[in-house]
Amino acid sequence: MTSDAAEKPLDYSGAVHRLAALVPAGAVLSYKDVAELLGSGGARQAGKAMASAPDGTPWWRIIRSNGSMADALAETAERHWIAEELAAPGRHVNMNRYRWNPSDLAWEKIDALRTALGNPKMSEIDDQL
DNA sequence: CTTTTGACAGCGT
DNA sequence: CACGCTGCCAAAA
Repeated sequence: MTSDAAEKPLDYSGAVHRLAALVPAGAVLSYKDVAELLGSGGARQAGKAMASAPDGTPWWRIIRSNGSMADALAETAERHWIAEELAAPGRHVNMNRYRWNPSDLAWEKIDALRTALGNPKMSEIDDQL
């Protein structure tokens, strides 16, 4: 049991998966937000990474910037959104209202992910979100 | 090395 | 609101 979740080389995908796992129920992030938080890559990279997200990953909390989800997953995602009170049936998620605002502890983890990716730490994020 | 490909974003029509 | 086009950036072929 060495340490814990076996030190992965942490690829971009790995970082995306971990970040997604940090998002609590009742909150969401857009693919672009994920990329911004990690300090590199783009929305498409985040999406590609999510396509290979491991079981247990709350993928429905990572959505499009317009509050929708890819067609193939829209139905399942909506079910979760309703369960978490993120949206009403037939409605998209209101990003402005439910965008995740990381806790101080979460910021530390995010910072660690940025560092692991070889990106500059977020010294003073201020408010890019 | 070049080209293709995406669970995307944003703007114009 | 529906399309279409461009930008984006890493991984895979």
